[in-house]
Amino acid sequence: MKSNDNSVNIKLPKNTYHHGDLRAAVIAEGLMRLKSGVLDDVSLRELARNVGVSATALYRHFPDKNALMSALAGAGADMFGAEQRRAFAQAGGGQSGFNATGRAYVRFALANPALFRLMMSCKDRQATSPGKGAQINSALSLLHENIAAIFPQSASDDQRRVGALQAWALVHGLAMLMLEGQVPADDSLIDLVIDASKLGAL
Amino acid sequence: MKSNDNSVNIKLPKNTYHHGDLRAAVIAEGLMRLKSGVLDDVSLRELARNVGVSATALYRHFPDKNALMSALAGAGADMFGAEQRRAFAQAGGGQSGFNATGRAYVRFALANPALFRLMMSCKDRQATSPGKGAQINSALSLLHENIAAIFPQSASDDQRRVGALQAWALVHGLAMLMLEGQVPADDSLIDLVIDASKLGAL
DNA sequence: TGTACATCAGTGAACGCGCGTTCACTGATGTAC
DNA sequence: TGTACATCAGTGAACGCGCGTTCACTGATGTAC
Repeated sequence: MKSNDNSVNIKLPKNTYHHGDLRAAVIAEGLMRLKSGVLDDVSLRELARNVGVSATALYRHFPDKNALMSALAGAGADMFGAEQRRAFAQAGGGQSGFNATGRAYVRFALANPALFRLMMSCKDRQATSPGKGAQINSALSLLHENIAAIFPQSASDDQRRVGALQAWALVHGLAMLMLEGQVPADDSLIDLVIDASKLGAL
Repeated sequence: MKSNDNSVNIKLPKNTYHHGDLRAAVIAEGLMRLKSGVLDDVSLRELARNVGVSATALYRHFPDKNALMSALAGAGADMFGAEQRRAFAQAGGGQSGFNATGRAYVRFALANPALFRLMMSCKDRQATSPGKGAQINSALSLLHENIAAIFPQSASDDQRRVGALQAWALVHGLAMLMLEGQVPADDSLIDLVIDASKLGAL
């Protein structure tokens, strides 16, 4: 498991990374590890080990572990936001685009369990390192824009706000229940729940 | 923080617990610690410390830490189930009883953040220690009973199933978003989202 | 009533572990003269 | 073109920490005769 003598390292004999590539490599490795939903105990030392570098080397690029995790959360939020926008556009916007973002929300969570949890827990720590919370919020502001476009013009701001929150809660809850294994992580079930929901059409 | 010389211990000079009370005391202490949402890193040693007993004493009552956590999850599931039933009955059953269980669901999570997470993560480990997953499931089977009673008779089994899942997801998502600090943990907001939902009345 | 013995809930020292972080260091790269 | 020097990304040993778990033990309680 911890053998670093695989083909990747054979191609690049000893130090695989130069000139600031380490940051990117560590983040890439971190995102990979965060795909495993088993545990969120991604340790700085393990990341360094997997990348083929001493643990202390990471301190050249991140002041501490917390900063590393924030960077990972930020990278996750970027991926997430991009996928949300792609899903919306690909479905042609509107109500079906909105539903598509819901499906993409759940599928992203299932594909990146630990990363998803990390991203979601970042608002808590926002005070300690501003910026990453904002990134997630920006990804989520898409939700509010979409809900605004979908609701009938007669809807009040409060109605829109509650509607957006309902949609978010439904999709977030479905994602978490599936992540936690309380509900089978079944693709067709995602479609069923989201398509059957009358949330967009209050 | 770790002084054990407070009044509680003055009243009961050295060994506070006898004859199997330790198990109950540890669980009570554990449930208290799990109310703090800060971290789920409740350690066996810390629990023993807070109860005023050596860490190894716990091994008289639990084979290992995992068993301890399972016991805590089980106790949590019992509390949760009782509160759900109380909420349903107190609101007079039916649709308004159903909505009441939804509100109680979110409020339980907010009142016991780490416990709620522990309970929800137990299905994963069900294989390693059967029984606790079942307890949670029994608490949740209430949900299915209620949804069955609420849906119109014309509804198919699939409709009922999807409806139950929607309701569960909505309420679970709202709870998690509030726990994670993504949405203000506002009592009136809980009411708004749940009462405005048309889930029960598909 | 008194003695011998088993039971069993608790103690405290010790273990090995992986962690985040610090420290003084090395050695390659680029720049100034 | 060559020498002197600063920069800076990396190394590896070492730190203190709290953890879960083991071990041999102690001392009170209850039971048998």
